[in-house]
Amino acid sequence: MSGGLPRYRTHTCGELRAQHTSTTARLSGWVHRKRDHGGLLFIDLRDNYGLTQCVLKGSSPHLRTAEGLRLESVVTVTGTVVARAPEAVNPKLPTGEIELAVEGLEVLSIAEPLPIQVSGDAEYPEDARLRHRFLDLRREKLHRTILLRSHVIASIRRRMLGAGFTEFQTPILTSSSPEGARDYLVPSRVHPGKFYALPQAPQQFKQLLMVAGFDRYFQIAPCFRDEDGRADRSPGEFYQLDFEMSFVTQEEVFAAIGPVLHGVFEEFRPECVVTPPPFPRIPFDEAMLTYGSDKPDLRNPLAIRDVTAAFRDSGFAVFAAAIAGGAVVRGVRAPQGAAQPRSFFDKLGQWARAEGAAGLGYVALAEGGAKGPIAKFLDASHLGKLRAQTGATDGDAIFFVCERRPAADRLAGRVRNKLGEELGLIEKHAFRFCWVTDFPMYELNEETGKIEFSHNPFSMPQGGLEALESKDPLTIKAYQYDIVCNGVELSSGAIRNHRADIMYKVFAIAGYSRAEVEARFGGMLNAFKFGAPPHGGSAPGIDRIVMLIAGETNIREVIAFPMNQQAQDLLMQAPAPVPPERLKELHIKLDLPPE
RNA sequence: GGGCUCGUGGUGCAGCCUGGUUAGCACACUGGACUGUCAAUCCAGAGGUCGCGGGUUCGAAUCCCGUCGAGCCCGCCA
Repeated sequence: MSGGLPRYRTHTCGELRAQHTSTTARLSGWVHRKRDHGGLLFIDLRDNYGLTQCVLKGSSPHLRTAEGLRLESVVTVTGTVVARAPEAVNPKLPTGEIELAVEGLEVLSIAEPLPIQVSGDAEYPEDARLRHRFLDLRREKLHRTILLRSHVIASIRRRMLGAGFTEFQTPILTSSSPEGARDYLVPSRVHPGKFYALPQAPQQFKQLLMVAGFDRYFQIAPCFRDEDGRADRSPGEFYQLDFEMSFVTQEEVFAAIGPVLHGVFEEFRPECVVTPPPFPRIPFDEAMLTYGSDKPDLRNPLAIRDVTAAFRDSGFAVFAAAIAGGAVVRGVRAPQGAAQPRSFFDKLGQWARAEGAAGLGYVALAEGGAKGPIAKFLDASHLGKLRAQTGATDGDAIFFVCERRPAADRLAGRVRNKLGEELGLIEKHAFRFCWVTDFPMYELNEETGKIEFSHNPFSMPQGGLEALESKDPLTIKAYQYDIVCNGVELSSGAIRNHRADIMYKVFAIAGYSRAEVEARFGGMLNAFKFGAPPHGGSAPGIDRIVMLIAGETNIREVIAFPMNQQAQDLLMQAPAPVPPERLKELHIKLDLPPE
């Protein structure tokens, strides 16, 4: 190696340009690809920053060593930057105008044959990718996504600080919290039989920070929930942009976070339309009725309509009987659907039955009349009602779902999604945000018949103490809201209940005695007795934000080291057994299920 | 806990429906050829308990049963 140069590199692999021609450069990186012509060898050397073509000629004393290098070995090369002949320029590479004529070669680390290839865009099974995550992370797509995640988080942090929020850290070892999920527990060595819990969210801490007078809190907060994974839900742990504000109404929370989200999405996806703030508000009840979901995808132009009235006294006995039994009928207009072949309707009917529906009714409208299996049961006046209620005209089809609520809403929502996809109606290159507001404070557990919190028990009920004392609990709304983007629930938040007296009552309705409330939430309840500001906030999911921005549908694609659906870390082999003496120290005896 | 789908050399796939040659192809790997490639190319080679167990059959990657693992979904997740 020539002297006087830095030990490993003078430039990165993405840095050299035509202007560096004739200078001596030293690069270090991974052997991405080799092209061996016998007396001429090309090596594409890769690092975090890019790819540089290195060339060794027949005269080189290093040719033999270089030829034998397996892919992904790590080397340092030193040589002269050479301009490529015009016909040899590679326009696909930023460094494509030059190459490094290798004079010195040092092998830093030899790679064994690879279990998954780093170069190329082959797809690999997820367990292999997770087991060799360090290799997967070298691959272009995942490497880029993880860098994007870092940039998104940096942007969010900058925007939050700019909006006057203060960043805090809150405990990881804490006590069991009142969220709905199971806690991860950590045994205490010094307190036999007692456990810490990992926070499902820093909910109580951020509220305590408001009580402590810090006014505007945020944190890129790790959250731990012992629940099963989904494509959009990482088992175990995830991150939230957790924030909270004092002396605010719901509108002021919206006004604070809307521009942050809008700004981040526009910054990283400038080619896309992003809903400008203020985002539309959709009350929960309307969302369920019109979109069949509490997380409506507003890229889909279709709307669900209640058409129960058009069928109540119609000749279609199947629906009429169901309606008499308490069912409702929901209609979804399929624009230009009448032109679809019979197989389209049959396929959707099959799909609906697979979704658990009894079936999927439809009519195809043409020339003022209607076709389809149930059209003959509908006279002109019923058809007129249907047209008026759904906005359908000749050439359209209308699909019908007939079920009891809330199943009818959910199924109609899936029909809306399905039709949007099948008919190609989903808006492309768009991030459509909305607030879903006015969630019910309570809901009825169908199995136990008991009243339970439908969301966060710390939310302020609309109407306050008076509503709690006078109204049917199931009709009470909370100042509780979700941010939804493209049908993905990004966060849920609320104006909190900052009054101890209302809190006792809120919990009493859900069946918690005064003593229980004090035992479980004594810390926060106590804080509210010494002067608590009205406050509220929300907590958009960082992983889901990055997932949307990256255009991924699987949340593990935006996490550097995710666990699999069974909540196992295949790389670090967690969870793992521990030696008996560690268990003894923690006062734990195992009681394992039989094999 | 349940449903659906998948499981074939290191990796991605084909073969399975309709049982019967030496289980085929590509990438990677090993050896060889090759002086301008950029997914280099060409030749040769090595590498497989067809997830595991049982059954049917003269014969099973293929059919049947069970089991294990993975993914997606339901439950669950304010």
